[in-house]
Amino acid sequence: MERLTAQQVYDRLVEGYGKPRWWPGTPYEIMVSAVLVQNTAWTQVEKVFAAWGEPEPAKVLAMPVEQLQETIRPCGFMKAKAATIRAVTEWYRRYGFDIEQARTADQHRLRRELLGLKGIGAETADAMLVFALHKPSFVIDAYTRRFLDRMGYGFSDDRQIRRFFESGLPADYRVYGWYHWLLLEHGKNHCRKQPVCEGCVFSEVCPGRAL
DNA sequence: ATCCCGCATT
DNA sequence: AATGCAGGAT
Repeated sequence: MERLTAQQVYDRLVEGYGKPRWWPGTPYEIMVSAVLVQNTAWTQVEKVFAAWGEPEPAKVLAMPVEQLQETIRPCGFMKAKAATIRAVTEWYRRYGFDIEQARTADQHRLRRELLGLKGIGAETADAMLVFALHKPSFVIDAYTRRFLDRMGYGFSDDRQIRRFFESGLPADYRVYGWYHWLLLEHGKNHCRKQPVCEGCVFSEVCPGRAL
C-alpha cells in the first residue's frame, strides 16, 4: 500500500484546516509557555498569562521561587515547572536574553543544551527550537505518533518519525511550525483517542479509519 | 510502567 | 466520581 509523503500529508492538512497558525507570544513567552503547557490544557496557560502579563526574563530570575510557583499554579506541576522555567531563563541569560544572539548558535548545540535542562524533554526542546529559536527541528508529540500509527506508517520509534518528516520537507522552521500546528488541530478535531472519522481529509487512505 | 499537579469537562 | 489535557523523570 502506497503511503502519502510528508509533503502530501501537509498539503491535505492545509486543505482541511486552512492557513496554519503560529505559537503566540514573544520568543521568551513561547519558551515559558512551552513548559507551562506540558500535559496541561492550553486554556490554563492563557489564564496564567492573563494574570501575569508579559513575562520578562530578568524579573523571573529576581522573583522568589514560591512567587513564581503561585503565578503558574493553574498549569499544575507548579514546583517542577517553576524550577524548569528558572533553568530555561538561566540558560537564556547565557545569550544575554537576546533571541537574535541565541539564533546565531548551532541548532544541534542548542538542542543539546536545552535537553540538558531538568524538565525539558525532546518535545519541549523542539517546540522551543522551532517557534522561538527558528530552527527546523520537527516537533514529535502524542498527536503526531497516533496519527502516523493510525495511518499505517509502521514507525517504531521517534527517530524514524523524525527522518520521515525532516527528509521529506524543506528545512524551513516555518514549515515545521505550521505542520506541528496542523497535526495538533487534526488530533484535536478528528484523530483523537476515540477517532472522529466523519469529515476527515484522510478517510479514504487511512487504514485505521472507523467508519 | 508509573507517578507527578491543577483545573475543566463530562 | 472519573477522565483528559501541547510531558518529563524515575
